[in-house]
Amino acid sequence: MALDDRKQQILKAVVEDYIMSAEPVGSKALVEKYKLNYSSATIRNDMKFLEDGGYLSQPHISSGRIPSTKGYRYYVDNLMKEKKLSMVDINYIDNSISGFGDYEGLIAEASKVVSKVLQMPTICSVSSEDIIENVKVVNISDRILMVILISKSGNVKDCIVKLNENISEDMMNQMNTVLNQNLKDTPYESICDVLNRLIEREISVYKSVIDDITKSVQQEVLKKQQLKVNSESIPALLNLPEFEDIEKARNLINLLSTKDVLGTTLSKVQNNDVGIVIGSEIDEVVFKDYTIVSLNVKANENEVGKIGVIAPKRLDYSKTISTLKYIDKKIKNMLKK
Amino acid sequence: MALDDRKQQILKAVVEDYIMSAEPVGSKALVEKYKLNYSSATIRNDMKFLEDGGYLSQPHISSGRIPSTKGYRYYVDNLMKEKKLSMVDINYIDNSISGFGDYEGLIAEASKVVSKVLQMPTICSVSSEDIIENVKVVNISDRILMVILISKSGNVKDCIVKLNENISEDMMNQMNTVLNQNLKDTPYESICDVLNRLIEREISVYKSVIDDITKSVQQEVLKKQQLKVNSESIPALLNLPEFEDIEKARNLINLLSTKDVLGTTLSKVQNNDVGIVIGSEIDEVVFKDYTIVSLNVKANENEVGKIGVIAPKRLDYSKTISTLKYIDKKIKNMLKK
DNA sequence: AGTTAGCACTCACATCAATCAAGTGCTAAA
DNA sequence: TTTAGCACTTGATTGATGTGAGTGCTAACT
Repeated sequence: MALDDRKQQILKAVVEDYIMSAEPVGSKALVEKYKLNYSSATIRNDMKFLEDGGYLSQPHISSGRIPSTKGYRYYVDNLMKEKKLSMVDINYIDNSISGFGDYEGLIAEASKVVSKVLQMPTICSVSSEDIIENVKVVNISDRILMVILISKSGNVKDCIVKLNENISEDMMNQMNTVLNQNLKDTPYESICDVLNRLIEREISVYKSVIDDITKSVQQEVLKKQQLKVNSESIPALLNLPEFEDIEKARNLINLLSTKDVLGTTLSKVQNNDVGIVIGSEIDEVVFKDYTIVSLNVKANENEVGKIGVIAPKRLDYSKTISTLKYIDKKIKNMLKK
Repeated sequence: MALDDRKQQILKAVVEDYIMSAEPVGSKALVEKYKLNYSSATIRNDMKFLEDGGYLSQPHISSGRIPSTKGYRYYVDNLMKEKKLSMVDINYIDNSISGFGDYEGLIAEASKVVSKVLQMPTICSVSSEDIIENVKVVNISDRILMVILISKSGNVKDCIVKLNENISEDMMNQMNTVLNQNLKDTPYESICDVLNRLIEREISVYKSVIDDITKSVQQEVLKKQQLKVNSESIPALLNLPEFEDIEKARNLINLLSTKDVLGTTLSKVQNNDVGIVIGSEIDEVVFKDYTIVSLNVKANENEVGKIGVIAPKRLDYSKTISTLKYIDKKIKNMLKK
């Protein structure tokens, strides 16, 4: 079902007006605002057509139209013009991404910046396919060690380990060697398995130390491997008209606090660079009023993480996409160095 | 203005009923529910008295009464019975506080657990009076270092530093010595000053490395020195009847997202162990409907941090206090080891 | 003197009808 | 193919009205 010029024009206008106002848009208002050279009756006929085609829907029989998921999809794929990012935003991004720290830090930082620029919540995750390259054991103080795990792709994680007994400098070095021998090339998710197998084989003192290390790694490193949510922009979001309805507000807050759902949903978004999934395209009912725009962060062609913007379906698609693309460029530059 | 037995009994009943129901409580309902041996008229007279004394207030002239800040205060100081924590909660706490990591980790963990048990948001901060005991520089990989700052009270912080040029093993060791000599006994807030002064004195290569370190410390260590907010319980909170009003809900979300206000407010709470400030006792208007219950975390008589529960004024004071006291005991035990 | 029954009064809240405004679909004419 | 015109639908607003929970006050009771 192809859309002729006028119908496209109308669809575009409806989507953009609804993005602006969050109010159903009617034929008359549309003619006036967008100075279309047709009467409201013509627009009405076309709107009917668009509704029958599934691009628009009507909250109730005597109201204006709002875009459906299919409508937004058509808009994004065919009608939207990509706007350039404003200088203000570009400057803000340039000044905010410092590139200190490792990958994971960089992605987290970028995610925060995106959230700030778009005033929408964002989430980010780091690829879990990483494997260990190197392990360091550092003596912090009496009976306290730090274990540092360095991954192939450059992420650094550490945890503090409290020991039950003192160990000698010599033994520390041995620990270092043992851990390196055993953990090198181990993927993150298997670290504890490997360590546990090690414990079974080892003798007395080692055993206790490795046990302490295992628990701490489990607790401090692996648990933090989670999705990160940037929710600073929620107050701004809640001022949008759709959230006058307390139920909608609750849904949003709930949505953003279920990290597991957010995580699996983000991981399912298919995209090369920037990908968009809208409302019912996401197979989680809670997302039916939301869109996820996601960026794949790559380093040397390997995916190292994802950043996702979570927003009501009527988000500013254009600005969101430009922002993510700019961030992408920025990160690529940083990772090259 | 002393309160006789009956008036105390009434005040207690009003407070506890309002804590349960969030509805203004009237004289008749009170007599029925609490089987008071007086007529509703008598209760009414006393309620009038309590209102004149500032303990109760009336949302409007023909409604029941709700406790005022002064009423809650009187309740907390004189009427409330401290309940014992349930076994379920005790078990949950015992199993959840692992004590891995340093002070800061322990406090953050405890704060999270309190939030979970009480289903209220909590905040925590770590005393900033800490001074540096020891610095370690660890080689992570090519041109990447990790700097570890160990404080007198046992906190460990680290950051990753990317260098502009390679440095030798030998030079790393020198760096280690230099940093230790210069930073020992420096309070956190002066680290960057000290490092900057060092940069001015030092020569070429050092200069560049120390400069990189300074930036990274600034960015990764000091910025994270912030207040931590546990907001996982917000969805549960928003289901409370007072938040049917979207404005109230927005206020809550706003309140919890202004870290600076939360931080300074928490720091102002005066308390030995558990302290309570209610509504208008807090000199921040945004808190007028909220109470902060705060726990001072001490190690060897030194305050090392604070945990604060943020809740609507009609919180379950008794349970909140018992929970914090139990956590206090728990932490004291852990810090002894 | 303290307590209580009785009563007039207040006010939020729910209900119901009337009206209004924005929008629609359809038909017939241009 | 487009449009003017019109009957119709529906959510939102307004106003009247009744209800119920609660109050303060007074006079009678113990």
